[in-house]
Amino acid sequence: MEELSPRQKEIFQWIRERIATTGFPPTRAELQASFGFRSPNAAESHLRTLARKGYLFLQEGTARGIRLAAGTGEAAGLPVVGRVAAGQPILAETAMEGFLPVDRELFAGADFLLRVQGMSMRDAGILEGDLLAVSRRKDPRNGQIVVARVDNEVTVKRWHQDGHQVSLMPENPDFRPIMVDLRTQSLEIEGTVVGLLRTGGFL
Amino acid sequence: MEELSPRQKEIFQWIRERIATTGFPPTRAELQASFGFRSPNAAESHLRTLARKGYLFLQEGTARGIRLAAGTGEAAGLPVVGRVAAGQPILAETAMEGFLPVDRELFAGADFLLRVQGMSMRDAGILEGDLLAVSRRKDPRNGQIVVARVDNEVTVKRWHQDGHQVSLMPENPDFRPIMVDLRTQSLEIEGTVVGLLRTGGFL
DNA sequence: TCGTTAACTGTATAAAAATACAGTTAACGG
DNA sequence: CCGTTAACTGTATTTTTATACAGTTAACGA
Repeated sequence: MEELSPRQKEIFQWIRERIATTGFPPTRAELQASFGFRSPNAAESHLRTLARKGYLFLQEGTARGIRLAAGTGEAAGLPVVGRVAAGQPILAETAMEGFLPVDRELFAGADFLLRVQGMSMRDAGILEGDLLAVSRRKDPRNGQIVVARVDNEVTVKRWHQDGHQVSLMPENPDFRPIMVDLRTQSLEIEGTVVGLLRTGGFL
Repeated sequence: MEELSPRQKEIFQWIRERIATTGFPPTRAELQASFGFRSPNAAESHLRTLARKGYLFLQEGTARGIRLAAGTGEAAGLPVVGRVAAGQPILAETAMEGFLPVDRELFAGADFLLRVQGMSMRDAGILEGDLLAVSRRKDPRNGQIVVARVDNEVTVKRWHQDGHQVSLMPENPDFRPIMVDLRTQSLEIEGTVVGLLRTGGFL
């Protein structure tokens, strides 16, 4: 996400605060008054800039049509990450399917939801299409299920580490464990699975 | 706090939902459109009533000037139902484990969460200890997973009906289908499964 | 049977809000 | 030195939005 100038930061903070205290976003005129602008257009162009940089969304033709981008606001739910392309960061825009109104407290500190691909964890009750609640904690204990990246591919497996030898274990006899020697191969932990969500998908 | 009429409840819920999804409160016109009123005044007077009863505050002269009263804001979430004793209604106090902050809209109109016992639906990715989001709709289609009560026992199975013959199918070869002839046996549908939630349980 | 309330229809209108267009000034980078 | 961008001023003009006023219908309790 593109950096904000100090002034922009100031304005963005104020908008956030305003939503939190009044329950709805401010108008251009309110922004103008609060910052002492002599023109509503000062507010307008600031909003446009914040929108362009991805910090909020403007719904045009709508009074107070300001929606904070997820992650910047309070709760707003968790981002849903779909197919992650090789080499892409996991929260890349291209991989984002949207947002779901999930309380972060429902799961133990989940940071995002990951759409499951494939059946390699079937016997752990994790099916294709399920959403995994993932916390970005990178200190898995043996036996926990992790989201890891090996050879630029994102995979969900059960974590077993013995010294520099890591086994990423599937839970489906049709799949083979992925063995990684930390001395010679790269492995990045994207997070630890802390919950599962399935909606519809039952027929 | 004064009680709301069913219609008022409906409208209040919708407003809450709207704020959650769009990030700002609705206008009178939006309420009008959504409920099919032919007059904006219908929306206006509903809002006044909700304000009078203390469920929200109206800021006059302000576009979208609706603020939810504290406490009504979040939604208490859904009740978690644990072991249901034979003969007890499913939402009996004795069976209640508590509440979880789950947005009703996350699942398609879930009314409560049911703690899964046993492994009879294992191959559908439903494991012991999971929470099923259940809607109290009693019109399952074939292939859907239902919460039913046979011989006073609550069970979760896949629904197949052919005339007066109902098969409640497990998804685990270790279990047998429950066959019910509606002419001779009683069967009560408690609801349809619309989602699944698993928290922790991975170690 | 009558007053009251919920739940609306129908019509207007003033105020609030978004937003376009045309400038200005100062800082920064090449 | 020049183009670009941030950060504004100033003015106008639609749209949105809130909200008043005048009714109607059906249900409910006294």
